[in-house]
Amino acid sequence: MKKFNPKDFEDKWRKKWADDEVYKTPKIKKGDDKFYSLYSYPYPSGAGLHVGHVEGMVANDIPARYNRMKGKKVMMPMGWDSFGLPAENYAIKTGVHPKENTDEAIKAFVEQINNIGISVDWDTEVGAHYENYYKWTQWIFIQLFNAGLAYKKKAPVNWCPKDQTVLANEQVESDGTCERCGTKVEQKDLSQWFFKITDFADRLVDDLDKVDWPDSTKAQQRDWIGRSIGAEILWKLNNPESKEDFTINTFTTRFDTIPGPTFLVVAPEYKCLDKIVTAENKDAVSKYIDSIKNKTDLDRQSAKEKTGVFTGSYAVNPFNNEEVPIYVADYVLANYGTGAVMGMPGHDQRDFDFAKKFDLPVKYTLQPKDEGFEFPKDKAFEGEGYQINSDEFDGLWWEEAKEKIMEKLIADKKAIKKVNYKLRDWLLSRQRYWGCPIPVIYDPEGNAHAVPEEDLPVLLPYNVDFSPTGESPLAKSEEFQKSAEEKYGKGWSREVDTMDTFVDSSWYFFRHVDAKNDEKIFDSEKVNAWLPTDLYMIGAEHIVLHLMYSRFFTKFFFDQGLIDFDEPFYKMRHMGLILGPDGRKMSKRWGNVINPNDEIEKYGADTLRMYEMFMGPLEDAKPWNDKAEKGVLRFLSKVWDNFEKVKESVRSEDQEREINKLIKYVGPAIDSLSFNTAVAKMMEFNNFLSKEKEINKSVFERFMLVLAPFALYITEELWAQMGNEFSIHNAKWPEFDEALTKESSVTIAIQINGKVRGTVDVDAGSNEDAVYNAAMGVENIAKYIETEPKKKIYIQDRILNVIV
RNA sequence: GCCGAAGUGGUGGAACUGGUAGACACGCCGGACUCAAAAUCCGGUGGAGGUUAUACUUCGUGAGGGUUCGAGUCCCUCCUUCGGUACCA
Repeated sequence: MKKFNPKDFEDKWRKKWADDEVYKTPKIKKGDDKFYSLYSYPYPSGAGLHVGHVEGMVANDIPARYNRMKGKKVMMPMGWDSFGLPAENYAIKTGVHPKENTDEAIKAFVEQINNIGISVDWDTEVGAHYENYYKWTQWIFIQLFNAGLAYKKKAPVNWCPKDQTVLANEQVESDGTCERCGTKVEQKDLSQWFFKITDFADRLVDDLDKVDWPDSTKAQQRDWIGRSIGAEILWKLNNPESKEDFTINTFTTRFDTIPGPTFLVVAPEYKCLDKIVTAENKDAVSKYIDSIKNKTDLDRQSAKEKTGVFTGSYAVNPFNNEEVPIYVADYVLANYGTGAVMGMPGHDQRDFDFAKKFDLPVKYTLQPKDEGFEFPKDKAFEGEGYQINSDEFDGLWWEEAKEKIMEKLIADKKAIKKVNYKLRDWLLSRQRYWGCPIPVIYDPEGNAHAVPEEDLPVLLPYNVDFSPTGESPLAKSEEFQKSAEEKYGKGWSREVDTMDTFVDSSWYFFRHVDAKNDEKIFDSEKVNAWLPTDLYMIGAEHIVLHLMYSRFFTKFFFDQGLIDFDEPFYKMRHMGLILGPDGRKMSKRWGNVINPNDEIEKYGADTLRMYEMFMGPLEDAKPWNDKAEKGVLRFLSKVWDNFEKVKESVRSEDQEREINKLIKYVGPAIDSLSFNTAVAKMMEFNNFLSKEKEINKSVFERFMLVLAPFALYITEELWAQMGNEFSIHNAKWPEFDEALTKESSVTIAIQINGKVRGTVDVDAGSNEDAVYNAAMGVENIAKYIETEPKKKIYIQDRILNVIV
């Protein structure tokens, strides 16, 4: 037989699978046994599909194929996150229109995906920049607008004064300068559109209990929403220059520390700052605000050294009537809580740092009852303890004190119960060209109206000057603005901002199910039958934002009665980064980029697929190793060679046992996405076959079936050569017989005092005495047992630990 | 700063709910084949000690401590690296 060469048959099968529509999505109704395998739709970069995409897609494809063989109805869609910044920047640099380079990139992606053999049904294809897609993105905006969930307000953006353009965070260097021209970036307020995701905060927290996601992901979602249940404490302002009654509210959950604040801090943007700052301190405060106004929130919170300035006023602690000074400092943010916090340096590290810097006293409200306990001199005490300095609450455990103090202050009307969230509304306006136009028109008075639904889509004009000149590119399109006056009358104008691409990506998984529908966003019955998705693979970098926004849209659709479920992704898992051979992140800069096309050319698609699955756990970051990839090619060649030994008539108990063990292992391994170990087991099995003189045909057929989801081409080829019906990918997944998987004897480790001193082979299921007697027959074990053992611990078929 | 994750041979990694650490693969070493090389095949391979050899001893899962008959796995403290941090997607 010929040597294994994937080129001999790859094209043949690829064509046949397409011609015979092997992966066509079946029709289903709600309740059918289905499997919706979703890969987070890729950004179609001009660099082509990269090996990280291959990893994720194959990780989706293997379970899709496995479930197809198990008889489930399977959908494996594909789409493009085709609006976005890189295409626009590339266009600014080269003059090639974003639509052109995007469409080009998509063509290349489709071809590559087919070459890798991902079982995509292309009838499901969607793309953010397709007119029949972004029409419905706009439709969603209008529904949110009509529901009162889209609104405008001012918000800061990164602004480059030289380039006269808004910069993405990514375009700002770490020293706060513009990546293009090196000018210091400023913060500038613009009027922008927001979605009111905060209305959904509680459901976004609570419904995490409904889904099968990694706990760490849920933890990050919860933290992002940041729900904390506490109360606002009312502090009376004492401004030595004014008698005006004014109250400053601070939010806290830690009422146990209420006796301890030694200062109050308000954010530089605090709304009533002028009531707090005295004439004497006015200059210093405005100077300070000037000095920090171009810092981002992240900069402000991660600054090593605390900064701030005294306002001249004091606040009265409602718990004990103590007066504390009020400061302005940028480590307090205006958009979280009330924009004012109480400084409790004894028990909060940031407050401690601030107190040290400004020489403010440190007071403690709790301490452990340990003998000789001393508070640390150089940091806050963030441990647990019993109340001190807290009047009638002294001696209570802090958790109890927290509740009691809060109740008392609320009863005395000195605090108001309050739930706080870190989650902020979703800013979706972008002052860019390559995105979905926001479907809003302004009347001559400047009031915003939703574009009537029958006028959708608001088309993104093609001929637009998108070079940076200080306003949104669409503002410069006469064609775009003229169409508004023509349609809606003189003085009417169009919104010129486009949408954040996260809007596009927050609903594409619905559209896959009904990608060609021109009448409505989707057919609800179809969506209710296919969703939620059964497996969603996303990169670890999407854990917070993309998932949060998609869940928000899903809940909104549910509320609108469009769908009958309110979480989009039932089971979700992450894949890790694939690093370059040098262990660094792949990048043109390092010249360490691996192109999947080259790998297919060298070794074939099966090898590429299997190698990426074999590299290591899906969720880990792992470096590329060409030699190891070659090892997978070697494995497939050996499979090919073993085929020559297949004989119909041969019977072998050992082969029967090994194939049953393999089938038993691989199925659950696919379910748990443990592909690397599944591949290892198949290699072990094949090594076993290599030692056999002849191989039973049925055993080899079952091996091909188990291998089929991983290595599509070789299995289809050998399946056909054995005279089986096309296609192996629609064949039935093999069953295993538990009884046949059992080994008759087992090796048991014998420990003396917990140290392994030898092993014994006994019949499976032997009892403790039998194992002990066998162990006493081994010299190196027996020599440690001089007297009757104190104790024996026996775990059947595994270990015997003798304590002497 | 805050949230999350990961650290196991020369390398990628395996180890089920605590039960023989290093499966599988790469690399390396030795051998076969070859004029030679590549490819392929066979054998070996955590470190240290020890033996003619086989035994065997001992150390070992980022560091330090703890729980347990037994810890890569559980608990505490620390270190390093990576992801996210709201306009990259």
